[in-house]
Amino acid sequence: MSAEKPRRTRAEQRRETEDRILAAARATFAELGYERTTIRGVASTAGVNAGLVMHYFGSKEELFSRAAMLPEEELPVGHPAEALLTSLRRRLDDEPVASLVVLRSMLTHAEASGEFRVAAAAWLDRVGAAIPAADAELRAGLISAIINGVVLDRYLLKLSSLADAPADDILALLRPCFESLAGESG
Amino acid sequence: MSAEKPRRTRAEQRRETEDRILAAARATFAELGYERTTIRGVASTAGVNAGLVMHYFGSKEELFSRAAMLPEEELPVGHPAEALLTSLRRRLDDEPVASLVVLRSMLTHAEASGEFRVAAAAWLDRVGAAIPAADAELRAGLISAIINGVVLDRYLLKLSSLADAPADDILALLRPCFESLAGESG
DNA sequence: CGGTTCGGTCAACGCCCGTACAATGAATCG
DNA sequence: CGATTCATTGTACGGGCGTTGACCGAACCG
Repeated sequence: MSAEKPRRTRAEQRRETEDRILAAARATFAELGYERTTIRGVASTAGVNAGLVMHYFGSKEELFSRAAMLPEEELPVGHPAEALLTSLRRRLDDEPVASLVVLRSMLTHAEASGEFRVAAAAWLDRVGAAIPAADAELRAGLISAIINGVVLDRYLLKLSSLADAPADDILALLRPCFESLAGESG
Repeated sequence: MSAEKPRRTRAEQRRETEDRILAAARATFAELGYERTTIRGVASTAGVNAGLVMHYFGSKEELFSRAAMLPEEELPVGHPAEALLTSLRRRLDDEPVASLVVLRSMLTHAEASGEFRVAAAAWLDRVGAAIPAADAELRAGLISAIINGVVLDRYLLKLSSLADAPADDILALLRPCFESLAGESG
């Protein structure tokens, strides 16, 4: 008869609610971009009041920052071309949403994404360092452009030829490109 | 001392003002995307009152439609790979703004851009028809993705390695990719 | 010349947004 | 137990937006 422990302690509840808000925010930012995403909308998807979102995250900017935080992407080791193909496969299969939050929102809200520009630059440096060529930097940039372009056409523009294709086919056709750009032959 | 002909007839004046508004709209849509572009902003850039923009174009949607209208892009003839490289060079040099209006706004306002999805599909069909391979459609889609990715990284994300590079270098590095994808060797 | 068209301005509307803040009630703690 | 924290709600405000319609004056036309 003594009072049972409440199924959820306050801390647990808090964490769960915050996670629900973040998940809703990620999905909405990815689908609508920064501008069209509203705090009320995110709150409603998460099943809470809009004021709560503000209370927890302070501002829309901050909510976006938290929602867009990505785990540090580690580059697979090995021949650069193979490593990059693996990296692309991950982005095609594993979690398109994570990529989309950043990509779409960098486009709709460039100022909010200064941090991600930095992350992208770091990624480029690492790739460039693995490419044995004088113009390694440009080659890395082009590989990044291809990856971004594929994600863009497949998930954002949803152009049919790419949206419907199996990831394997895409990777197979792209392999010669990556090898050429990664300077595998030299 | 008879009344001189006014320097500009009403029709001329109208056309010039409309053009000025369209130019301002194109620049603003390309730079800010659909959502962040405001009619007041476009009007102010064009040096007119916001009401006039509404009066001439009816709505923001319609203004966007008119601003984003592109000349039908004709594909250069010849080996598909060379033709596509030429097409990319045009987009890199000639008029980045025109590409950007469509690209950026398709991303920020997908619904407004159904028409351009159609145009993109037609372009893909034409490219696909020129590629002698069973998976021509996918190959065309990948080429389109590469072109979009390069424009994206260079002009929208402004990633340094691509933004600073001469167009010639980009094309030189991309040539093997296009040849491989366009099935030149088969 | 007088009436009409029409390029252009201005002020206002209703809406939705990000945000602020007071209120509430249940979990927590001494 | 009473006091206090804190997750959560509801309400409200100020601002910017797309859009509207009344209005003005100069170009047009018979």
